[in-house]
Amino acid sequence: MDGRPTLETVAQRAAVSRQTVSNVLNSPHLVRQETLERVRAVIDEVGYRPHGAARQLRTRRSRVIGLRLERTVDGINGAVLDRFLHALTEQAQLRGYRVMLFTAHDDAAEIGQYGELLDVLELDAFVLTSTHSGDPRTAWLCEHDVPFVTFGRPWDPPGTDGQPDHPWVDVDGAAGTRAAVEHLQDAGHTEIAFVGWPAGSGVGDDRRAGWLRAMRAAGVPQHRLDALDVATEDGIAEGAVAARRLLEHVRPTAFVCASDSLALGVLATLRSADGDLIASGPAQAAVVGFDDTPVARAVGLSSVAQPLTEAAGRALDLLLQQLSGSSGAPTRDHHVLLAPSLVVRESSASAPPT
Amino acid sequence: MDGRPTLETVAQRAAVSRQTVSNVLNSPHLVRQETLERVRAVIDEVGYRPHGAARQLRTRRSRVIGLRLERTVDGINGAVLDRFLHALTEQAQLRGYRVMLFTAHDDAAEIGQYGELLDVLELDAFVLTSTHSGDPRTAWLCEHDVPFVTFGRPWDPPGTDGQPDHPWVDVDGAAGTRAAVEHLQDAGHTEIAFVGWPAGSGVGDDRRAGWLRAMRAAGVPQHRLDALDVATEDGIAEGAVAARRLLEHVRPTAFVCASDSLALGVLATLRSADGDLIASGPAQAAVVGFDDTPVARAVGLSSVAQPLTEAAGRALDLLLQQLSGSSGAPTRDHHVLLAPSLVVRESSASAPPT
DNA sequence: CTCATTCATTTGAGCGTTCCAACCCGTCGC
DNA sequence: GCGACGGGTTGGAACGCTCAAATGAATGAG
Repeated sequence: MDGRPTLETVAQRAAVSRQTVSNVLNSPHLVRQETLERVRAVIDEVGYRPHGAARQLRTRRSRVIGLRLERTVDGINGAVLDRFLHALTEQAQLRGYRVMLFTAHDDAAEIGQYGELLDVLELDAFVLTSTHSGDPRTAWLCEHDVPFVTFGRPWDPPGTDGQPDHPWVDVDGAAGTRAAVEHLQDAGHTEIAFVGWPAGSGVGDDRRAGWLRAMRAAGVPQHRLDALDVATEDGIAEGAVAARRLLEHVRPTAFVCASDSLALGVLATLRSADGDLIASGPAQAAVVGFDDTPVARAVGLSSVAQPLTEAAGRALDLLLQQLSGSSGAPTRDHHVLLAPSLVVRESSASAPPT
Repeated sequence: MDGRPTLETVAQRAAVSRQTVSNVLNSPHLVRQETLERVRAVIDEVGYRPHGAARQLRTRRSRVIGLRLERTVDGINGAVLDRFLHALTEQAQLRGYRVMLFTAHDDAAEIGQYGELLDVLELDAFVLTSTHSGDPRTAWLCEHDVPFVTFGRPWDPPGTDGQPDHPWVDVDGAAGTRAAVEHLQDAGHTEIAFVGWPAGSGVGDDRRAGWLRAMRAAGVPQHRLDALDVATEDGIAEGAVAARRLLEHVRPTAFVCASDSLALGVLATLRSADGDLIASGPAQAAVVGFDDTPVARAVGLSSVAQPLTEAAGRALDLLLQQLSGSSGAPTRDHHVLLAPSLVVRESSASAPPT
């Protein structure tokens, strides 16, 4: 009677069979009300909890999902994944699932890990981050009928190079930059520059597109757009350089950036011209960043915030949908595009000089 | 013959019993050389991998360790845990273990999770972060004989309030700040301020102690030390405020900070006085931060780097040592204090004005 | 009154592994 | 020539659970 209680322990004390106890937990509708209550009372009394490995051995389900933890490349934007991971863990827990981590140095190694994790631990599904063009991982997972969802749209045109359609969740970057531009326009700005990444990255192009659309909608001519649009690698120093160049030649009154790193560089340039880095009065020009990292908050930088908790929740919903086996669901529902929200702080408070 | 191969599959093809195949994998010394080779060949041929859940059901070992993922409070210092987590996952993987995440809103909830994870998934051990004074978690784990290790020393005096002795790994913060001070002294600085946290946090006090020791060793009188020592909450803005005050009244030529956040604030204040935030010429005074976060690298801030990969590796070694059951090991070996290293960048390049 | 039908519950088997006791066979000591 | 020994191998049982099929007890239709 000591040691962990098992189904048998509960069954005996409730004077029923193992299977009935099992039904109480998994298919309560099969059990008579009276029995249900009696068994449940015993379960609570002895503090019974089903043994995961035993259950898994029988059902071939682990109720665990896998996620590759990549090396933190950039600490500022890495914070996004960090927060997504937290949200994912929390949301999974709410749904009775757990998150298991693994690492890999490249896509091939990651695929190797899939194989091992599926064979040995029977993970139920995977969440993929940092999808990129020509990603071999999604193809492999589809081919092996492994449920998964990506956080980030597939950036290849559908059907390209055998890239399959698959469930994904993403944040609408274009909507974010568009909102940033409109916010600045409302404050009277018309000369709004975009400091983004070189063309070619899906995420970067998306964010640029939002700025472009909003600027065109306001009737800004193409030659002016060309001047206001800057592409540079990510980083604080890079943002600062871009800002100096723009201020010198193009003279924008506001900046929308593809990342908080870039925005931070821009902001530093503006504020050091005022001799005061830490938020105080309105600066020479307005700045909006992207991702609303904790640093943005610390220095009073307006930024576009991604709804990471919701993204994690929706990602899990997509997974559970696949796991429940209704494979006939329409493909449209497998794609979730969430709208980000603009967090306004001091950095975008300044109106354009009249 | 289709479907996953099992022990039976391999046994039949190698014309031995299940048990012999099992022995080949777990106790090769029991098996005759010839048989060993034959069985191994078959294992490779059919791509056999032992099934985790079945093994766990029998051995009561999951080869999984748990870690609570806390909400990222401060994005800058949160990056430390982020990198530690990556290292831990990688090191665990190398040793044949996996890392499972969970979340909890407070210590009590975390303890509740321990119970569930132990009962349901039979996690082998836990890694605890953010230990604090009067931590109820370590007591619970000890009481229930659960192997664990903390990343961070217990800050209570041993024996206080029933706090048990337990294995831990930590980085010697005092050695880090001492190294920073000595580096500055070598450059000719004598007026070196410390911008730290309010007394009471173990980590913060430790870092202050290193600065204090090195300053005393250089013969700085107590009244001067009192003036050079500032305590403030963590944050960029807070660091900036502290720097302004110090520069105005105490006029230090160098700053050692308890975190990169604080250092960033100090640096911003110094550089904005020069009108140039992004690393360029030597500034008005030298600054050294702590944790070597990616932001530090981005802005050229010297900082004390924690050996996180080594910390993760040592933590796992301590765990495996407990798991292998040699419980009679001396307590001394259960405590690992690692030395951090100073990363010198532009921010500490300036010599004091003569 | 009998037989099919439904509902509630039980029984036996099996998931893939390792533990345990038994077994076989060759060697050694007496 | 017989028992003791030990390296190498084997078969049965068990870990805790759920599946599939069987059982028993009521209910209703013919």
